[in-house]
Amino acid sequence: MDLREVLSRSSLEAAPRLLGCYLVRQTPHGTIKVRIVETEAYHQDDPASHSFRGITKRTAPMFQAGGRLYIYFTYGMHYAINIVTGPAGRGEGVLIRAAEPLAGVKIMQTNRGIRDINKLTNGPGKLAQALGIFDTSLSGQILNKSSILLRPGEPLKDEEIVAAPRIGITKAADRPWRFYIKDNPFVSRV
DNA sequence: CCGGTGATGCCCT
DNA sequence: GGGCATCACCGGT
Repeated sequence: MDLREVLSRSSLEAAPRLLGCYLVRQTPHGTIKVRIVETEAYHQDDPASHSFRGITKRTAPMFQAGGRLYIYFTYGMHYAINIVTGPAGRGEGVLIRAAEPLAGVKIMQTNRGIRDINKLTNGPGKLAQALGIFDTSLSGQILNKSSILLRPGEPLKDEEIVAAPRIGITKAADRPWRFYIKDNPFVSRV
């Protein structure tokens, strides 16, 4: 699977294809590696998307060409990581909702302030905290040229991917634009 | 185990 | 000023 190809597609095409891929994060304390197990697609014609109302200072990265990070702050305390997809001007992104810890577990435990492996990265806010994302300074930066790298994973079979309604939104809540790896214990909710 | 709820600050109208 | 692409804790089972 060619990641450049995936990131050039729409968020709806990219979101399921990012499952199984790896995020590698460089921190001052060492390297963290996780495997993406849950994603959600957002795009400009989607009332639930930050890009729905057009370009703003915060959402500008969503309107750039695929392959950048879009990181936002919400609920007064949480950060969330998105991977921008699609051509420039389209306002698309894939929220990384959950991942499986592979390396740098001790660093993530310190960042999260807990020990339980099963609760380290099973939610967007938890994942950002585990990876040491404590501000929005990475938003707009190009993946693989920043301290976060995206690497291809083993291809998944169609029957291993579940599509379901997205979580935590009120608008367009019926659209099945959340994707996760079936039976994976690190998915935020089943 | 589960549902309800308070925390907390930025963005955008 | 309203509303969050959330989380952890609390109380009742």
